[in-house]
Amino acid sequence: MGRAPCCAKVGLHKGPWTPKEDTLLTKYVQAHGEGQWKSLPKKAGLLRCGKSCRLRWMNYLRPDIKRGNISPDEDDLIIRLHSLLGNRWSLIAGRLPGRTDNEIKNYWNTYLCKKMQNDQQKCDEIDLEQKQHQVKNNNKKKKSNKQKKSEKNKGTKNGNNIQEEEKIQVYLPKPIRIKALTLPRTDSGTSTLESNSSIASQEKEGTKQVVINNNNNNNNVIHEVGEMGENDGFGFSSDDHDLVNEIESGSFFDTCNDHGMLEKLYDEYLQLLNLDDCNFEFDSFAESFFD
DNA sequence: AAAGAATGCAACCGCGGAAGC
DNA sequence: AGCTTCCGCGGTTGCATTCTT
Repeated sequence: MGRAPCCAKVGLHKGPWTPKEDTLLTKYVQAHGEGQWKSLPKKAGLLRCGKSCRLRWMNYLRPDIKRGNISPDEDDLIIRLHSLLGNRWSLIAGRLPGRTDNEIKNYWNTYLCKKMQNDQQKCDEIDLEQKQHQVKNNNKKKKSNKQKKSEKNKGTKNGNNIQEEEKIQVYLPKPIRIKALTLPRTDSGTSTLESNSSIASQEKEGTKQVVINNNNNNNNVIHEVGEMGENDGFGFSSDDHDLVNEIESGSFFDTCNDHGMLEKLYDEYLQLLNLDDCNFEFDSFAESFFD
């Protein structure tokens, strides 16, 4: 059965809001408060859908809204929060007073997304240069080792002792993303990875899991780490609500309400992601750069 | 100066979850 | 339990503005 439309669409205004409509909506909400969006347009004398009214109020008319001039601090915070939360604009907006999810979403799509792409491109170029340099150095070492070995072998009568040439492997971290996570924390907001926690990793149903045993409360907290999917989203799986709930309620950020703490959180995740031995090799495409 | 391209942003659309009946 | 309604969210669109040629 199809979902019923949220409002009768016949005869309703669409498109940009007029100053008159804005005034009507503002006055109504100031008098009666937010909510009841479905019935609001009728009561306020607006020929608009309730959703449209809500959107207009939330993104434009609300008195506490800041518009434009996103500071470098906010910029930085958005990037960090996005890497943590993915495209959860409302959560990100919730940590930036006066900013709306729509504004942040637009800002990301028009500016930060490109900025990140450029940064990534630069990183990739630097990375590639370093890798090429590393391979050259390894080849030099390999040659000198070979020479030494052949000189040694000349001196020995038994040729069977010739060791198989050591294979050179260049380790490249796989692109990975946090698929689902629950962050354990103490009331004091101390790190999840402090000395009273033990960490183990395991494989389960195709995803890697990192289990943190927090000795303070005997809770095992499982961090699932999956491989980067075909899209570039960083969304968490739907069955993990704990972190999101904490973020939504603000309790999560009570314990990490400054950049330093976010930085710390990042470091912890990097540590988590580095736990498993990274037996990554260049694929054929990457290897082709070194031929 | 004009036309076309690129950009920015407000608003719309459809979906999923929660709540109510 | 199942259906309907409402709310909120994220993705997308369309238009106005700015930039480039």
